[in-house]
Amino acid sequence: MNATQTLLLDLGEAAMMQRGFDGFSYADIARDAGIRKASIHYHFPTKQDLGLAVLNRYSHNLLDRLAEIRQSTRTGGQALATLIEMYRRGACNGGLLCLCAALSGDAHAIDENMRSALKRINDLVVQSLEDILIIGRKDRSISVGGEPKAEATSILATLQGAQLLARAADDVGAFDEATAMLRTRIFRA
Amino acid sequence: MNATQTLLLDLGEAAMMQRGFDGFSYADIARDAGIRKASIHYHFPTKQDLGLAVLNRYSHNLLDRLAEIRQSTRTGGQALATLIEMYRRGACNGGLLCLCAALSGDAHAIDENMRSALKRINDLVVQSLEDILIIGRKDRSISVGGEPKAEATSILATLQGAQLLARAADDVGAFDEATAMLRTRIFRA
DNA sequence: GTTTGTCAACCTACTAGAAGGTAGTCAAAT
DNA sequence: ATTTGACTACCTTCTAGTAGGTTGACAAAC
Repeated sequence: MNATQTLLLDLGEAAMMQRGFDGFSYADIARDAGIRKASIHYHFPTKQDLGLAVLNRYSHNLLDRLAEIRQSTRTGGQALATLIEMYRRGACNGGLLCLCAALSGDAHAIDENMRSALKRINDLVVQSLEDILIIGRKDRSISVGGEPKAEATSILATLQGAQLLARAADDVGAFDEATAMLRTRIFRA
Repeated sequence: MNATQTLLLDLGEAAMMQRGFDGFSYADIARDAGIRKASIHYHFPTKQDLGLAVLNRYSHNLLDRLAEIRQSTRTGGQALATLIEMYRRGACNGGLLCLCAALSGDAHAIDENMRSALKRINDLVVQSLEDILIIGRKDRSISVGGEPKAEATSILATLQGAQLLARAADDVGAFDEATAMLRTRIFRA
């Protein structure tokens, strides 16, 4: 994974989060990368190859990120607040969607490999959120009324939906409003 | 608004909910409508014209629908349950997204008119949800802990996010799980 | 009552440009 | 000498959109 490929993954990831999978072209990122369109095909023969590579790297980074959050926070509440802030940053930077939300909207345009990677990442985040909720319930830093799994799924849906609303309104305030209730459930964060 | 135009709006709306705004072409709906591509340009000169017409009709229908829900239900809880069921039906029918969720993902591809229509519709649903919550709080059929406006925004985000998750998982169960917490807040529904 | 004009709604045929992708070349690094 | 990473030049298919012709219904003019 050399510098050019890393650059292409960076540009591809940003493009997918901004405009979705069929909202960008090899010509777009070729221009941004300062190389020719055909050269991208050398590194990533098809667009689906690039998309899958972006998803796999994203999955790895996310896993690291989630582990780091749980290491660097003392309570479940702090971990959840950090996670919310992570999703919020996307909505700030010009209405970026998290990759999963962006690709769910473009589900028709991606192949089986990308789709299963997408499922895997969503499951991964739900699992991590579930762990956070269980910790938060134990240390009394989060109000968890129901089944942790269902709560975790609900929270992920709310976060992705909040990004959607913020983009539609072109205003991060919409994200904040949609996640306000979530934040009131965190004690001692 | 004659039969052909209505048909085109139907097909356009379905296509936008399935594949987003730049996920369908005039050729697609021409094939489905059984007329030529050029004939669509006769009725809707540009794709943005069609998109805007779809949004406007959607907005009207939604308004009627929301009014009908509030008329035909006795409690706020019943109204909310009906609304959740309305969003659920999309997730059932092959992972359809509500038009707002679909177009938020394609926000880059739509013009200013469509974008402001999109905002208006989201606001409309939030407003309606807020009314429902206030009624539900009064008649004790919904647990409303916080500000109704924030709660309403949060619920809309959850519903749109739940549709995203259901599509990614290719399974309505994901919608149900993401909205399970929501349903537990409804009493006597 | 036939002709004439108008118009809606469709058609065929086309354009320019963008899409994803391929073939084959070339220079520099290993 | 081979591999790497880029290039030019091209292909096919699809895109939104346009130009202009055909059909049939209806209404006014003769």
